[in-house]
Amino acid sequence: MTTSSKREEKPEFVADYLLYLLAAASEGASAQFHAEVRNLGLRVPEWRVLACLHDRNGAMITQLAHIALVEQSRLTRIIVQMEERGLLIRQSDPVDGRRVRVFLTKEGQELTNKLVPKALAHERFLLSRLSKVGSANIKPILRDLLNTLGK
Amino acid sequence: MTTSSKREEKPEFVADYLLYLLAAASEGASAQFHAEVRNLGLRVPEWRVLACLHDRNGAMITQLAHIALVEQSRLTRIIVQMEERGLLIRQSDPVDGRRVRVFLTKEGQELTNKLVPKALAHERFLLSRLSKVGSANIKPILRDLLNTLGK
DNA sequence: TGAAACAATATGAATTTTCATATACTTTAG
DNA sequence: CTAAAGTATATGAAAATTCATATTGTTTCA
Repeated sequence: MTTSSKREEKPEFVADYLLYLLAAASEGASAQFHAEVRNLGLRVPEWRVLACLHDRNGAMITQLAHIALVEQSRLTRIIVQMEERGLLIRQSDPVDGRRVRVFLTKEGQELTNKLVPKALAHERFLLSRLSKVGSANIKPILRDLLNTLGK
Repeated sequence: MTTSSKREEKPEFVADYLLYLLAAASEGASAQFHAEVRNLGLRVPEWRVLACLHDRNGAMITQLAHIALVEQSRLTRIIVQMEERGLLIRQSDPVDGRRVRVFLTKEGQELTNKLVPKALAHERFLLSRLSKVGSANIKPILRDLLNTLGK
């Protein structure tokens, strides 16, 4: 054998593969907070909807689906469930009747107002554990990546 | 009104939230390549299994589930489907009969050997579009993050 | 106008995923 | 040894997700 004594001859691919690092980092970084979300009785996409509505109350289904990274027909059903649960209401847009605008209810607002600070605290925690270089650059680099993708 | 004229009084939360940036970057960066994967008749977790086996042929179900970011019972079924399709075989470990070791078949190898170079090419493409700082730092920072998470 | 073309959302049906737990095998400790 | 505890994988059943397409409303433009 020439060099290493790894299980395989080939160099490791996955561990240094960008899309793996991104997916694993996203998963890993989210895990703790997403557990909190579930403890509050929400699924992750539901929390994302609340967060989107926090920024844009009255957003359309399609917009929400896009930002919350959820396929449209799935989001429609999630929104229906959340409405049944009293977290939000749907209202068809008076100007364009195809559109459905989604608004937080009081209860939805309260839940959101509880979660957003938790999210921010968790984010600060994550950033505090990164190296100086890391914490200073991670967001700009991710934005850079998103930009190059046209997002 | 005091300052902005945004749709909402509150400052935007989502667009600058680390977990959103991570999830969106992961999704966005993967989209094109994952489309290729699907065109080759694979689902994303199946491709991930192939990639893991490329590095560690003979890995256990649990290991694969962990690296491929898939829940174990789900992975079991995915592995069964891939076996039926002739991409891999399962073999119970002679030393520890609880374990199931998974090996690529010739066909699985061939598909993997087709995809890994495509993945690397796509990765080079992504990196080439980032800023100098971005392309130099994105992987180290993501590794940094994974490390602080104990992964 | 009014009929294509388009856009936003909803829905049926098949498939996938999840969750809890069963099963099979191994290790530990008494 | 062997019962108890532990580990790895599998599986049933409920729920979620996907995909294609239906439905409803709007815009365009001949």
